[in-house]
Amino acid sequence: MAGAPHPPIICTVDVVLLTLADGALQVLLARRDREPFNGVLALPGGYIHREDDQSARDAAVRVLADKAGVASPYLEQLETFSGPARDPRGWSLSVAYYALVPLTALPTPHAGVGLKPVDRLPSLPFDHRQIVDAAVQRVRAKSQYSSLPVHLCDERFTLPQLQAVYEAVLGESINKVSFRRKVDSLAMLEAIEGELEHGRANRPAQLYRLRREFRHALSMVDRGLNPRD
Amino acid sequence: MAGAPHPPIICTVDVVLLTLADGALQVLLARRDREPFNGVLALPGGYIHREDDQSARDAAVRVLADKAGVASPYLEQLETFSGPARDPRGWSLSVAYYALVPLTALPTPHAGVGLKPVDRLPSLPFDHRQIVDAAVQRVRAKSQYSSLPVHLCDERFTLPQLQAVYEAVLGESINKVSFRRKVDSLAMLEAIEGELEHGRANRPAQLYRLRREFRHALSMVDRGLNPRD
DNA sequence: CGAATAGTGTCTGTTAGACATTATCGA
DNA sequence: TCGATAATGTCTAACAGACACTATTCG
Repeated sequence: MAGAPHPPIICTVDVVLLTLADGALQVLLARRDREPFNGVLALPGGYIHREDDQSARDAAVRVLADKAGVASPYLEQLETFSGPARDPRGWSLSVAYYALVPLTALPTPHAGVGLKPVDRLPSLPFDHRQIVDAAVQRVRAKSQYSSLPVHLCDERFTLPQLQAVYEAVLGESINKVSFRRKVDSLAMLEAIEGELEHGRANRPAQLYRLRREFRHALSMVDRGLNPRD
Repeated sequence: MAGAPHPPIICTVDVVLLTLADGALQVLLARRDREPFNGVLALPGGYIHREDDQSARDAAVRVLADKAGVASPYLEQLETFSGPARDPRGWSLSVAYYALVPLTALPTPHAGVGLKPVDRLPSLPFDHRQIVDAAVQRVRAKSQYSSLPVHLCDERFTLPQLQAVYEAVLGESINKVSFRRKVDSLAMLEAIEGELEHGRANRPAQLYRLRREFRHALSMVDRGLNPRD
């Protein structure tokens, strides 16, 4: 039943690394150093290495370290894109991931790597535009009901800073009292006792950090049709 | 830079077909007709065919038609599972999908195909147990705030029937008035004028159907941190 | 008519957003 | 003391859940 031999399916990963810079969501793009699309700005990505990688996720972690110099960010599988036409080399399949990091966790911008606002993307090769759009849509959706955006903050942050991050991601202003009530109900933060953010001409703000159990999990609000509690 | 030749990564799809039978979520399992695990109950799945399939989704549709005799159900990508150990043949990657169908859309049970309650699964080969669990978790989560469970109903259904479906999926009873308010706000249904469900010793119920624009999209409730409207 | 379930009106406690007030800093 | 922003108290409108009531069928 085996027909004529075919070249194998090309198996890759692509990573949408998102950060907040200049008050806007930005995606990390790297200049490609090989064909196809040599020299073109694209998502960091690469082949899955059978010999090195224990999973597609491992490949994504490796790609992020190699091409962006980023270690252990918040990383989640997004979606798998596939088909005969998305890569000029042939039938291909790419497991896409998205990563969230604070701007301070990125190495100083080096040659061939840069950030671009997700709302004003340059032309991208493959179906990378579609992948970025899917990632942004996912992040905005999950930010509406979860603690996801904390991963765009530094390790220590104030509630006004966190609110500004949510507002930048969601693209709309949030009521301060409601926001604080919601954050409180998510039970994801702990105040750092005695630590305040001084330095400006006003009352200093309490510093918080993410509680341990939420460093790689999300806290979600109850919502929708289900009875609460 | 190309090292020693490796056998290619095994690219497959697996489908978690869920339906509601005997008031419980059940998954369709098919007896495998080839190695590995020949003769064992497993998720319907198979290789992605470079020559036939325009995408992994196409492969999932094909597998569902071939192994379960189901055409055009609600089908959504779940997650991609990968690694060197999940398949005894070697490093493999499976794009998992989940499908929701009403029991009436399944062909009469034939040899080697059957339904099993998701809460009392038999031992499954590969990492199929993990895949089923991920699908069930996803379906339960999305059912809390979207119209997803309507795809477990027949084309025409009453509101009490729909509520029973939600309750079976979520595993808890729902307030009738709240449920109807929520369904109304989702704006996903249209009453079938003059069509009532007769036959029992009580007031007949209005029949509804899913509005066209939601046949392959979901309606979601507002929720969480974002300001409404 | 009585049992049974569909569908709706209404009351009440909870919650979200608006606004005001107090707190605490630097200059 | 003043300007600025953090943090919190309070009022009100919207909403969710509970309950009761009406509607409509079969037997």
